Amino acid sequence: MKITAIKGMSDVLPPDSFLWREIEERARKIFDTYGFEEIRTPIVEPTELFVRSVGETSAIVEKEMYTFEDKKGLSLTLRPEGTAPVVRAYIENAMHAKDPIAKLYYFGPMFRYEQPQKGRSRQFFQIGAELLGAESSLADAEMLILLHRLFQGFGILDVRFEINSLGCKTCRPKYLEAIHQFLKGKEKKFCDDCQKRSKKNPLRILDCKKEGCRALTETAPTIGDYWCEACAQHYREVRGLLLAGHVKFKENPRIVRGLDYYCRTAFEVLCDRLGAQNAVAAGGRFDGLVKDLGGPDVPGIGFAIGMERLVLLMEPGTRYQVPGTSIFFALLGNEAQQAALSIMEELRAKDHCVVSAYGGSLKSQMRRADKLGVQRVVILGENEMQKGIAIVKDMKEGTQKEILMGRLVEELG
RNA sequence: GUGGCUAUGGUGUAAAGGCAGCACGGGAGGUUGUGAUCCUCUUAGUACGGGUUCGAAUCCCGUUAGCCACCCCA
Repeated sequence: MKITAIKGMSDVLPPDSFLWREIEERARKIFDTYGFEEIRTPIVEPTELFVRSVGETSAIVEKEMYTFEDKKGLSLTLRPEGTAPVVRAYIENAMHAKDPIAKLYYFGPMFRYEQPQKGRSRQFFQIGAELLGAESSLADAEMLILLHRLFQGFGILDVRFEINSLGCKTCRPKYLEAIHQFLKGKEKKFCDDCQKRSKKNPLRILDCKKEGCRALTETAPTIGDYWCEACAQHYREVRGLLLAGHVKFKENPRIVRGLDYYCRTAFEVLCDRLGAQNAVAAGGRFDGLVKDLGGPDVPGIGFAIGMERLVLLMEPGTRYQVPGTSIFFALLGNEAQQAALSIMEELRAKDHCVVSAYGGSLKSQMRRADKLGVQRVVILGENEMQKGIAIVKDMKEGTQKEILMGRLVEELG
C-alpha cells in the first residue's frame, strides 16, 4: 500500500519552493519597514482557545477543526487561523506590559477540514499581521496600507480592496435586531441555505450569491444606518486616511466576517482570477478579543493573506532567485575525492555553491555539470593528482587550463 | 457535508471491446579521461477493489484522489 499525502494537503516542491521563499522574503522586508516583528506560535493549541475566540457557532468551530485528544485526554486543535494563537501568546507573555503597542507578523500553516478545491486546501499557509494596542483609525488605515504595499511588493496589481464597518458592541446588536425584524415572515422565501443561516448567522444572508435572495435583501437595512456616532466617526476617519494613503477601495456594506471576534473595520482583498475562492486576503478589527480571552482590554486589528492563492496569482512569470551551482567538482578516484573536500569547503566558506557528483564516469559527471548550468568545472583525476594540479574548465567558453592545487581557491575566487 | 467532471510511465498524451504506443524527462554508451546537438541502448504506466465478456485502459459498480461548484473562507 502506497503512502500518500492526506487529502487536501500538498507538497511544495522545487521550483515552487523558490517562489514561496521569494514571497516570504519580500513580505519580511516590507514588514520590517512598517516596524512589524515576527512571532512564531505553536501549530497546536487548546481547543478552547478557538471555541472562545472564533465562536462556538461559527462554521470553523462547528465542523472544520482538526481536534483530537492527547495522551492525557486534553482536547487539542490544529490551528484553523492565526489571530487567536497570537492573542493567546500576547496575553500569556504579558506583552502589553512591556509595550502598549505590539506589531506582529507570522507565516505558517493553518488547518481546516473542508472540501478541497481551487485555492482551498485543508492545510494552507497564511501570511498574517496583527497590530495590538491601538484603537485609532490610523491603525486601521496603516494595516490596509501595509496590505496594499505587500501586494505591490508581490507584483499583483489587479486586486481590489473592499471595506466595511461592522459596528461595535453597542451598535451591532441594534442592527442584528433590525435584520431579525426584516427577515421575520420572509424566511420561507429564501433558499435552503439562507433559511439555515437565518437562525444562526442572519448577516450571512446578505452575502448569499443566489439571485432570489439578493433580490429579497435589496431593501434590507444596512449596518451603516445603525452605527453609533463613535463607529461612524471611526469609519469616516479610516476612509479619509486611506484616500490620503493612496489606497483605492470600494465600500461594501455587505462584507460579513465568519469569525465572531471581528468588529468595526472589516476588509477583503479580492481578485477575479481566483475562481470561486476570490478572496486572497482579509481581516478586520477585533477590539474585544484580548479581553474575552482573559487579557487586558486591548484593541487589535489584523489581516491574513492566503499563500496558495497568492501563488496562484503570482505564478505566471514572477521572477525568483534560484541560487544555482557555480562550481562543479568532477572527481575521479578516491584520492581525488579526499583531496577535493577541503578545497570545496574553502570555496563554500566564500559563499560559492559547490557540488560534486557521487561517482560515475567523467562523461556522466560533465553531463551533470552541464545540466546544473554551472559556470566552471574542476576536473581532478589520477593524472592531475600526480602532477599536483587540477583542470579548471569554463563551461561557457569551452576553454580549460591547468591550475596548481595550492592556487585553486584563489583562482576560483 | 452535497452535486458534477476526471483518473494511462516522473510529465504531457495516443490507443472508440482485440499487440498499451509516442514525445519529453531519467540512466548508460557512441574507443584511451570532457558537457550542448545528433545516434544507439535502456528505464518506467492503464489509481485501487470487484463485476460483465472468449477477450477490458476502454463497459458497469464501489473505493480513493484530483478538479469544478455549492457551502465556507485566506
